Amino acid sequence: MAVNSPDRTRRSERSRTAILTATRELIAEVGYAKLTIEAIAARAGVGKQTIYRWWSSKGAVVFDSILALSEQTDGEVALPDTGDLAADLKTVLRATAAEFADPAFEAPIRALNMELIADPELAELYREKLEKPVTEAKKRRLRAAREAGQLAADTDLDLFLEFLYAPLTQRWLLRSGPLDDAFADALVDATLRAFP
Amino acid sequence: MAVNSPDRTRRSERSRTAILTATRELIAEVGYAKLTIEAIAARAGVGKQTIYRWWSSKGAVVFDSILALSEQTDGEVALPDTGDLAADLKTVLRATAAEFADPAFEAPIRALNMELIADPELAELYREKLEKPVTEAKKRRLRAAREAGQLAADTDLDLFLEFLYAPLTQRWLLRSGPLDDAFADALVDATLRAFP
Amino acid sequence: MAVNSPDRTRRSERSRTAILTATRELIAEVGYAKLTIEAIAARAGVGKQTIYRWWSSKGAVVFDSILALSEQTDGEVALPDTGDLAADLKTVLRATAAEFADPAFEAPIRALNMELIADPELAELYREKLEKPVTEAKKRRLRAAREAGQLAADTDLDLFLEFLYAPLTQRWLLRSGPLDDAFADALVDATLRAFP
Amino acid sequence: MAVNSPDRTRRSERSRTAILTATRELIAEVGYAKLTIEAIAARAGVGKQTIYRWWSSKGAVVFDSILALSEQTDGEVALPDTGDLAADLKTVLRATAAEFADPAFEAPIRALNMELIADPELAELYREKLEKPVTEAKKRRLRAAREAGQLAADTDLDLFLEFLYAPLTQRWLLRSGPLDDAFADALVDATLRAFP
DNA sequence: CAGTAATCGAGACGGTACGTCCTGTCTTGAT
DNA sequence: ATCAAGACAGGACGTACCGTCTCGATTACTG
Repeated sequence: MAVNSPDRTRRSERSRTAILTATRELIAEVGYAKLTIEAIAARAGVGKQTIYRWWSSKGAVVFDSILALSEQTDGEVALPDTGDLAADLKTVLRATAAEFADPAFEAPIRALNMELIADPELAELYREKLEKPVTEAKKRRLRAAREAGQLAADTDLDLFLEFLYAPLTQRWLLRSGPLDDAFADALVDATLRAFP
Repeated sequence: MAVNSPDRTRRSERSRTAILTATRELIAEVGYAKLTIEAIAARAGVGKQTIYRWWSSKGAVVFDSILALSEQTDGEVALPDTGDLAADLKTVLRATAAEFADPAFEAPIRALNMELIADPELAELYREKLEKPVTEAKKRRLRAAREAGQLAADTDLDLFLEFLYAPLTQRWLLRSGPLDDAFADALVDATLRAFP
Repeated sequence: MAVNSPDRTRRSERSRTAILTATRELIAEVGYAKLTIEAIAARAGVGKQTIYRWWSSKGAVVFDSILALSEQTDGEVALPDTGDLAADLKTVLRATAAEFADPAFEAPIRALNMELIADPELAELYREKLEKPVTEAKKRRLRAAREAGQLAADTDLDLFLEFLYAPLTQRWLLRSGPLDDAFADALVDATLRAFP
Repeated sequence: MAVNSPDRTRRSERSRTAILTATRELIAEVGYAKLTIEAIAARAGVGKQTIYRWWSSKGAVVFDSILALSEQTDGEVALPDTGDLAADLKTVLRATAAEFADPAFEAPIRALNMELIADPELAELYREKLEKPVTEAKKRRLRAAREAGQLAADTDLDLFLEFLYAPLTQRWLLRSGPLDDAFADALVDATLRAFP
């Protein structure tokens, strides 16, 4: 008994791209709370059914619209490695903090985070598809540092990264403080002190 | 020409309480995404206008429903002080992590956090009204530790608390890992290493 | 256990009238096949729900829009009575035939007839509410003729009226022939011959 | 530049028949109002385009589905001729009335009539293709009666038939009374009195 | 202690968006 | 070339809620 699922080979790439782009634009323009499927369809020049055919929820569309964005840039991610771990991490964290200053970039990711908080399955998918490659790149840099004797051999790298990034993410999401270079540097210094 | 703002002295306490309780119940039952003003009104046995008269948005109702909850328990908050800072912090963090296991408690606070992420003004109000007293209590304990020489005199207590709590909050919101005693302990240990 | 039916006393007369008028206008303008609830609501300046709250189907709205029309004109219907039955019936049938020439009048009634053909319950309601008073007026005229000895005492008046009107209705609905005075006269003459 | 009209010689007879049968079945099952092209296509095991290629509207399909039905039975239609006109007409009218008792037969013809009322062109086509041969057969019987001196020489046969059939059709379409033998007989008797 | 002015429960209202269904067109691959 | 299949843009459906707006019916101050 075949489930009546759509035929992926016949999917319109033109529509898919238009929907994803329209979604990102609309989040930046009107905000996530006022984002509607109808507006996405209208902006993309697409029937609503074409959205419902391929995505199960608004969250899923938002998710894919971010995913599509990062797939452009990616390929293989790599962190800088000058040999100076502290300096390299500061470079990365400063850059990350700076990105959040641009509303056109920030708004969709904020929207995505709200979806992830609301929907555990989507959050799991996010970790697998989007976060994992980035996390792996970060871990590669940390392992290099470990081999260079700059980190203890038994350092829990996942915990290290949670420590490094969670305060930044929290400040950004709740707007509870400035995301400046000083803060980025403080995060790196404290984290390196915590995991010597 | 008088501004037509409602007369607080005539407000029905019965209705206010019923609305706040209904809100918390409904979030726990159907989730925040499916929470509607009409459902709150119906559950509380209240006219919709009574909600709109006293609250400006759904977020504000959710906010107050949490506030009301914490006002029951509070009075004056105080952290344990056995003289052993690490032990005391572990006690507190373990308790905090444990609270998140109860959906009836967790769901409304998760909902509130989504509102805070979406609405900067509400987030500011939250910090002022709800977070501040708790933060102050935590800082009092840290200052006591500082005076006992267990923390450096120049420790930035706000940053200290961000480091201590942000990883916990993040794991909880995104369900990215277990909130067990081991994790709570690791956070305390790492934070104390970071701020010697 | 009370069914959640709307409170008739609070119904907006303004909306009711606007909906009924818009319906008639739209049928005349775009035809019954292209009549939509959304267009009625838009034209009437009314929410769709206000239509769905008070009418169970598009047919019911069309029905009421005709009913409202005839309630304006009615009061008490009476056929002419000059003493000459044939002449009086010809006057009435010629007038009826002539009415069908005006699209603004004809189109809504055609639409109504399609609904009656499709929906037995609506047809019954139609007979009770709209047709009966008119039929009674016609029968009164026929009874007068019977008492004047112009019709047999045992004439089946309902059958008489079916014979008189059915061919006219059929020609109009199916556009199978002209609705002119000659036809009207021929119907009267033949019917009077059939029921001497 | 050739007009892109389909090549009739390559038409699939299997599909044509399946579509027409499916149409009749579906009208009987779900009613005309809920009849959809997609359902016809699915039931017939046919692509939607195959329907749109060969028919211009839903009404046209319904029309042909009835036409196909009558083409099975026809060939050459002839009314009974026992020499007794009244008796023969009663036989025919009773049979006609009886046919309307079967929903599987009645529903598609009711649907067709709704289309004819809505669409003048289709009504004309109906008269030409479906009604004419039947009407001709009836007229042949009436002419025979005329020659036998049972009808006046100047009787308008078309009007005669309208008189005979319109009340029956009307009762059936609007379900305004029983279609029994007594009614059929009364129609014949009255009509013969009207056209002596 | 009646008069009166507010809040209250209730829910109708004009709207917006939802998610579904169907239309009529178009594309693909098989026959 | 037609066919089965079904994706597509579009539009209407009927439903759910939104936030505003009347309605009486309490309810609590005020004259």
